[in-house]
Amino acid sequence: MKKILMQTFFNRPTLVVARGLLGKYLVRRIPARGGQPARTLALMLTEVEAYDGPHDLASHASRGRKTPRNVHMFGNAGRFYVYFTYGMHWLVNVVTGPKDYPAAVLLRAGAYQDLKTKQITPVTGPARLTKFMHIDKAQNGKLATRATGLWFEDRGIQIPARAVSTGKRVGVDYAGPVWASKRYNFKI
DNA sequence: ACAAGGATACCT
DNA sequence: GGTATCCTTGTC
Repeated sequence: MKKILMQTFFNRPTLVVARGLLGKYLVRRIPARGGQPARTLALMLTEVEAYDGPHDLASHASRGRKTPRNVHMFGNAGRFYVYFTYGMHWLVNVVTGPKDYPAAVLLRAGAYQDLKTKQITPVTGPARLTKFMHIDKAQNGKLATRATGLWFEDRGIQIPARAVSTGKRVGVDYAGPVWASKRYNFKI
């Protein structure tokens, strides 16, 4: 059972979407090039983080929509917000909630299963995730659909509540005590 | 423990 | 114009 997640999934409160993404699959279709055949990668998400609204001081949207980088956070749900940081890393978010309400879920970790060997490889860290899935600025602002080559699927896996832990978001001490202490990080 | 690396934000 | 910072990782 594979069901592509549509905009209705993402157009909900950011925390609900974040929790709901655990156990869902991020799927990447990599087109053939340079003699290499096309291939499809599927990564089950195991850690995500919510950035919720214009007042969230940990969010790129907290300083308003005056800069070109964060415009997609204000867009409609189900689009990717991909940005470059630390001089070398791409990080990917999926935009949530209604248009003009800046919110997104950062994808931080997943698990990959090799179809032949059945071997499961953890992919931990948001920049390792984008590197593994071949995500960069080309996907920024694109809708999460098959046409984009990057989308989400529900493959029928349910993550029970007892398997989910929440915690503070990573690396957001600068956001002040209120927002830095929000338990907006969800992991299996 | 810290360098790498480059865009961004926020000054002057 | 300058410069401190950044939702990190790899290697020390």
